[in-house]
Amino acid sequence: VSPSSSTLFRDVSRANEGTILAAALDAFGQHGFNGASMRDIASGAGTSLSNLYNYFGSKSDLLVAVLKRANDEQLARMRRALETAGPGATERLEAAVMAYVGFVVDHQLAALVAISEIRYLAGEGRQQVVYARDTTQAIIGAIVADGTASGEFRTPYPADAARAIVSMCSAVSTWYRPTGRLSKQELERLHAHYALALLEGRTVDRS
Amino acid sequence: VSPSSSTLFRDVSRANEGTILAAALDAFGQHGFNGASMRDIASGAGTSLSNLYNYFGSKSDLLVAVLKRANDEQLARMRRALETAGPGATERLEAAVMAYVGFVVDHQLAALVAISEIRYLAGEGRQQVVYARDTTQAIIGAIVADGTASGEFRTPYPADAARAIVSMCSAVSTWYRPTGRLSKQELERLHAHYALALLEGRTVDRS
Amino acid sequence: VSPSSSTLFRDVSRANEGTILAAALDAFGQHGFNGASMRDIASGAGTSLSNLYNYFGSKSDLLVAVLKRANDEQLARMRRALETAGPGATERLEAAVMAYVGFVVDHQLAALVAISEIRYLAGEGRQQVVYARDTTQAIIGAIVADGTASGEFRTPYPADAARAIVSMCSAVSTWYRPTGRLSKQELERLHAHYALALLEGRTVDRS
Amino acid sequence: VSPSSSTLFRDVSRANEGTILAAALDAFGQHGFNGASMRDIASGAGTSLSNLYNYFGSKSDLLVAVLKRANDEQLARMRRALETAGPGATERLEAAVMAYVGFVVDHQLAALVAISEIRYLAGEGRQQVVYARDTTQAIIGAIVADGTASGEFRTPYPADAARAIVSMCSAVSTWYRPTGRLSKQELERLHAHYALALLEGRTVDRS
DNA sequence: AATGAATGAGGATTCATTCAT
DNA sequence: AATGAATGAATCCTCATTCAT
Repeated sequence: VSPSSSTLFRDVSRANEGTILAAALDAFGQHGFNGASMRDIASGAGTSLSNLYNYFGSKSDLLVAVLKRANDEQLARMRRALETAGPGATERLEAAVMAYVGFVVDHQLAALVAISEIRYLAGEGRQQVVYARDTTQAIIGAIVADGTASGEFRTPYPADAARAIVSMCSAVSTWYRPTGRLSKQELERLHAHYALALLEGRTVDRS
Repeated sequence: VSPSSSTLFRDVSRANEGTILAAALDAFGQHGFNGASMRDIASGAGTSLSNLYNYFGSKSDLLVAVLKRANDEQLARMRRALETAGPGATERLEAAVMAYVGFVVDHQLAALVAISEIRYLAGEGRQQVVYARDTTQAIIGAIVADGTASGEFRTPYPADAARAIVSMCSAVSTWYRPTGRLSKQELERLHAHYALALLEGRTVDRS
Repeated sequence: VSPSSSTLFRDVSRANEGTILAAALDAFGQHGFNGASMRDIASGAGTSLSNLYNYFGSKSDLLVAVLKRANDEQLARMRRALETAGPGATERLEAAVMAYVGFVVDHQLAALVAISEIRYLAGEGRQQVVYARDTTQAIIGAIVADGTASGEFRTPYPADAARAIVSMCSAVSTWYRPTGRLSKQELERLHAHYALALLEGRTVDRS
Repeated sequence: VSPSSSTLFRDVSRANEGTILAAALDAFGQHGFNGASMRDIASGAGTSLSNLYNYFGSKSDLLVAVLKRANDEQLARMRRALETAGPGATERLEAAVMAYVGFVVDHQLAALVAISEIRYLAGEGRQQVVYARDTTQAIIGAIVADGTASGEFRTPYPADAARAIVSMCSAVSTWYRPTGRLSKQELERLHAHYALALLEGRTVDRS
């Protein structure tokens, strides 16, 4: 498996669900859903083409599984971060944004696939993935609403801010390079700051 | 041609470059670059499959042409908007962002394809398209730098702000619906406001 | 499989490497490499077009395999014939030429393809095939050199004689018809005689 | 036009029959009849694809024309050579073979196409070309018969000798390189010698 | 679980040829 | 003569998927 593959799925070295999903993520991330072939995935997973179908019923099922795991992990990270965060909307927003960006940096390919390839899903699988994605955004939306009500955020447009913030943070997956100028921590802080500023909250320069 | 097609390319009714590009945009927008077939495009353009190759040497060439026209138009809009804008960084930023969002709304499919499918390009064609995209971002970057120097923008992180703003505005193409709550004008103002707030400029509530 | 197909490759009746190679030989022999289509070959082999690619990666690979098998068989026949031939250059030449012509008659299509279609090969596959062909000619060249040294062959131009002899014998594949005037044995003797005469050896009329 | 093209057809530089035939010869020689495309030929002739059809009705017609001109020229050379040759079978044979080989060297590509691509012809065009080819061989056959009758050639197999000789000489087109060891003159003499030896005539070492 | 063989549909691209101009 | 646009058929090859083992 190439070094760009995520560790979201890997368990051991034999062909199993985790190995296959890791290979699928790699393939979808590098060639897109339609550009990736089941043969690519099979060879990436070190198994035969036909054996893939013992684990996942179709290529779409594979995408669903990849996206669900990614969204679940992202959601879990945000929830974990919010559990230890204080009660104020400002600190909760910062915690949520930092968790979000942290996931994007740690699992860049998964985050990229999550925003790029969701459009190729349909039916029940799509609903599940869309629901997870919307839940993430809704959490930020709730924080925005709280902070607006409490006066911490003074933006006159709170209704659309969560989407703007999520867009900004998701896009990190499209350009981030591990060798880039900014570290993971810096990226987290940077976007927490931008988010707070966008909401017209009281930003503090921590640099 | 389907109703979702843009008017970026259409000239007359016969099969010509414009008609083909409009059909290609439609197909790429609906199924992605790899998911769209040359047959789709040909039938969308009302011509034969083989005749496509009298106009464009390959599917990739078609994508390049689509993206170049889209980026050129977007760039042209931004430049036109800046010509009539005043000298202050705040008003220039607002003008640029509004032009950017206006393009996204007017040519949603083109904007969506521009951010989604550029990854499938390689070689010289890619360079041209990337250059146009980066130019757009650089214009906003320059305004940010000006406004930071003049004290109009007080963000401590001006270096990365342009990318965040562009990400936020581009993402409109992924969710905008003409029948949605916000009109084009409102979307333009909304994002201009967000951008200014993100930069920690002096926002004015115009609502 | 058509009656003109060789028995060089056939093993059993299911679609396997041998059946496919036999069909490929037929197709290449009848329409040439570029004129033969993979569909032709598939239908000749009684399998599906796509299944061909489970056995051979490309049309060129098929040609390589066909030519390699043909050249290998021809080489093997010549070597076998020389093993039982006496030590004199005259008898060795006759044995080699008769084996060569015998192969051409027994596997006319393979011999025809070997001389006609080798030009459509490139890369490593080509080298392998060219090597086998040149080896065959080199064997005759060695006999010519021996016989010239021993005085059995008095031609003043021994250096180019092997090529002339091989050309003459290969060409049998372009005109031979099983129903023709001359039997296989007669053709073998005929060309052995011509070859010996061309070398200015001591010919004996065996007729 | 590439340097390997023959001068059999070229008249002037504009698109005309000669230019087109020269381009066709090049294309057929390099890629074979089925491997060459009308586009190749058009671009080689410096004219448009469709304009080809103002001169020749089809690709096959082009091949017929190429082959006819080549065979006609070869026949003409042989006849010219025989006009100035003495009455003896030996000298006539030498003159004919030398003319034949001379043509092959001077128009290698045409000679190669003549032996390789004739199989792709059918119908009336084929008959014409085959007739010209057989006439060439028949001339040599007649000389062989004469020489056998007169006792100049003592081969016990005169009936098949002409074909063997023509095969040997034609094959020169498959390996000759202008930069090779042997000059045109040497090749002519060499093959005349081989032919005479094959016929068991009285060879003279002229070297 | 695991695999190699098999397949029908479809992929992009090129073909020889025609036609209106 | 000459051309650009147009086309239907065909090209090689890959696709996701199934099945017997």
